[in-house]
This record gives sequence, C-alpha cells and structure tokens, in this order.
Amino acid sequence: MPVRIDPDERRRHVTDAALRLIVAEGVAGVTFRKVAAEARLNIGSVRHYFADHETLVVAAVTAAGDRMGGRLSRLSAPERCGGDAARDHLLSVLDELVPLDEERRAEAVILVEVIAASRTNPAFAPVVSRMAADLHAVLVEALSTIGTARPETEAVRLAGLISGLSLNAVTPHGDVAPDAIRAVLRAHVATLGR
Amino acid sequence: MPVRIDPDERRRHVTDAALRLIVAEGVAGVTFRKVAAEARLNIGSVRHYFADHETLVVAAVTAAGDRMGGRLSRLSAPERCGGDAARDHLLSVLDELVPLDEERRAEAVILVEVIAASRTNPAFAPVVSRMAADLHAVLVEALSTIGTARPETEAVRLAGLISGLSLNAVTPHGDVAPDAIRAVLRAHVATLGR
DNA sequence: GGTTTTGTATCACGCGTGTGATATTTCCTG
DNA sequence: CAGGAAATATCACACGCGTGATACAAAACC
Repeated sequence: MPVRIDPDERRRHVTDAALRLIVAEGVAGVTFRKVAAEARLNIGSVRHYFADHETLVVAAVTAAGDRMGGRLSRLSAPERCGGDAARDHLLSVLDELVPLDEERRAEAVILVEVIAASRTNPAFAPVVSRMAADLHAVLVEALSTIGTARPETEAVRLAGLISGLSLNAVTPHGDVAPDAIRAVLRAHVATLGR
Repeated sequence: MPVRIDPDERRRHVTDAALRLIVAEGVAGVTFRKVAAEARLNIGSVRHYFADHETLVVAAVTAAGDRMGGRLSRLSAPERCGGDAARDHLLSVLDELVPLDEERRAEAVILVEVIAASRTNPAFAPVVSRMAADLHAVLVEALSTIGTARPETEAVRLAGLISGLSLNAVTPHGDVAPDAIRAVLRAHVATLGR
C-alpha cells in the first residue's frame, strides 16, 4: 500500500538494514532478499530505490563514512598551538576512528569489509579511495599541528596503524581489546613530534 | 586415467591453484569448479582430496603461511647484542612480511583475504589466530633483542602497522607503494628502543 | 474525474553453486 | 591372476541468487 513516504528516510532505512547485514555476514551477505527481510520490506520496494546490488552497498558504506566524517568535523577546532593540547586533539581524533565501543566497532567492521572487497570489486574503489584521502588529509593536518617532522610519511604510518589495529580488533587475527588499542595509540602519539 | 600420483604433490598442486584464485578473485572466488579448471583437473579429482570448500581454503592458506614462516626461520639467527645489528635484523624480518615484491604481495593479499573472511567464517579462525600468535612471538623476540621497553605493547603496535600497511598496499585504500612501505618501516624502527 | 506518477508486490527465468551418488579406469597387493 | 583400493570422471538435484517483466494500489496532478 504505497502511502506517500519520504524517499530519503526510506533509503536510509534500507541502507541501515544493509549495514547491519554487512556487520553480521560481510559484504557477500548483502543480497536483495536478505536486505528486504532485514528492513521488513518487499524485494520490489528495495529494488525501487536501488537498481542493483553494488549501488546499495556503496550507498550504505557512504552513509556510514559520512557519519564518521560528521563526528570528526564536530570535534573541537584544530588547535594552533603545538603543545600537549594538539596531542590531545590528535588522540581524540584517533579515538573516533578506532573500534573502542559497539558503534565504532560496527563502523570499523564496515570499513574493513568494503576495503577488502574493493580489491577485487572495482565498484567499491571510488568510495574507498575517497575515504582514504579524507583520512590522510585529517591526519596530515593534525600531525602538522603537533609539529611532526615529516607529516606525509607519518600520516601513512598512522593510517596504516589505524587500519591494522581495526582489522586486528574485529577479527581473530589478534582479538585486540579496546584497552590495548588505547594503550598502543597513546604510546604511538607519545613518540611523535620529537 | 588414475596414474599413480604422489598425494602430497597433488594436494600442493590444488592448493596452489586455490591460492591463485584467492589472489585473483578473493576467498569467495574459490569454488570447486574454478579450482578444478585452474588446476587443469576434474572436479571429482579435487573433491577426492578436499571434502568441502572450507577445508580447501584452509589447506591453501596454511601452505602459504608455512611458506612465510619458513622464510622467516631461514633468516640469520637472532643477534644477542642489542645494537644496530638487532635493528637490521628486525628490519629484515619486517621486509619478509610486507608486500614489497610480487611474491610477498600475493602472500599479503591471501592473508588479508582470509583474515577478513575469518570474521564471519569460524572455519578460518584457527589458522588465522595461529598466524597472529606466531607473528606476535617473532615480533616480541625481535623487539626484546633491540631492547624495547615494553615489548608486548610494541609488538601489538608493530603487528597492527604491518597488517594495516599490507591492507592499504593491496587495496585502493591507500595504494601504498613499496618505497613508501619501506620508508614507514624504517621510520618506525628508528623510533624503537629509545 | 481521468491520467500520471510513485510505491508495493509477485512471478518466472537462467545461472552458478555445493553435494550426494555412481560409474569407470588404472594400479598395487596378495 | 584375482580382487580391492585409489583416482578420475559424470550426472542430477536442490538451493539462493540477480534480474526482467508485470500487475496492482494509492496518491497527486491538471
């Protein structure tokens, strides 16, 4: 019964269901039938908003990425002074990007899944490389504020550390606990900028 | 025509085909039919050695892991003196674990694929966590030889860095080039142990 | 009020998959 | 030489999938 519905809300409802499925079963677990069931909708309704399977996944991942980006931009404005305040700022940025609680763990899972999938599925490459570029920019700025010698190399190192910690936290390859993540990040930041 | 064949050689031939498929299409691309075609064998022959799909993938990944472990143990014996020699030793260990050339890139791809898959597929958990444990042990020992203050935390950090660099090197999430990997690893080791 | 648009709901098709069952061929053993 | 084991090769089945086509209901528009 097609009651007039807000399309954006509907799309969000569907992408939320897709995100839950990615967390539960991985990107490969996202099928029209499962998404429709998870969203309590008919397959036809889902297909009315998302033509094909990859469009849906990309939309879902983009929504999750925007959510992370929104949290980051809502952080305190970058400190100009390069002291302990700048270090604290970098740490709070890192805390947003890493699976410390359930919400951020779900986001880390989604990122890891789509990054891994993007290796063989070109449809995911644009959104993944855009996220990498955004992360790199944020890290370079935060590192520069601290006064790091070579911000570009350090940003690559820090991006690798974040990705790897996330990967090792959400998989049996490490089973890294939140406390360990925090300890590692603090140890890392402590060695930065002299 | 069942010519008498060495079973181990046959198994290896099949797992090699499976590994090529993982690199080309990911874990999800490993099906009996594709593996049989890649190995120039009949499906029945493949199934004669590997009962089900996950057994095959686990065997293939285990073979690749053993190959990496073999390379590591073939390195020079751990130096007892904790100076620049110990640092060089750690660097040569890291060079073996990271996608610097085609061979190691393929191995990194396989690891990333199965680690990601192990999150939702319990069948892959044992081999993945065993690999993580082996890596952790190697890193702790190398770091201790250097004289690092807290080898356990530093091993978690270094393991995360390796995983993340590998992930970002083999996917569009970074497209990190070999030179960048080397630079990051050298910068990281330079900050270790005081 | 008739028409168009928007959303919901099914059906059927072809494809690739794992898997069970089963021949058929070849070699080794007794 | 007989028999059994090992290996190879097919067949058929049910399953879940994306997708195209299509029907139907309700709101919106003119």
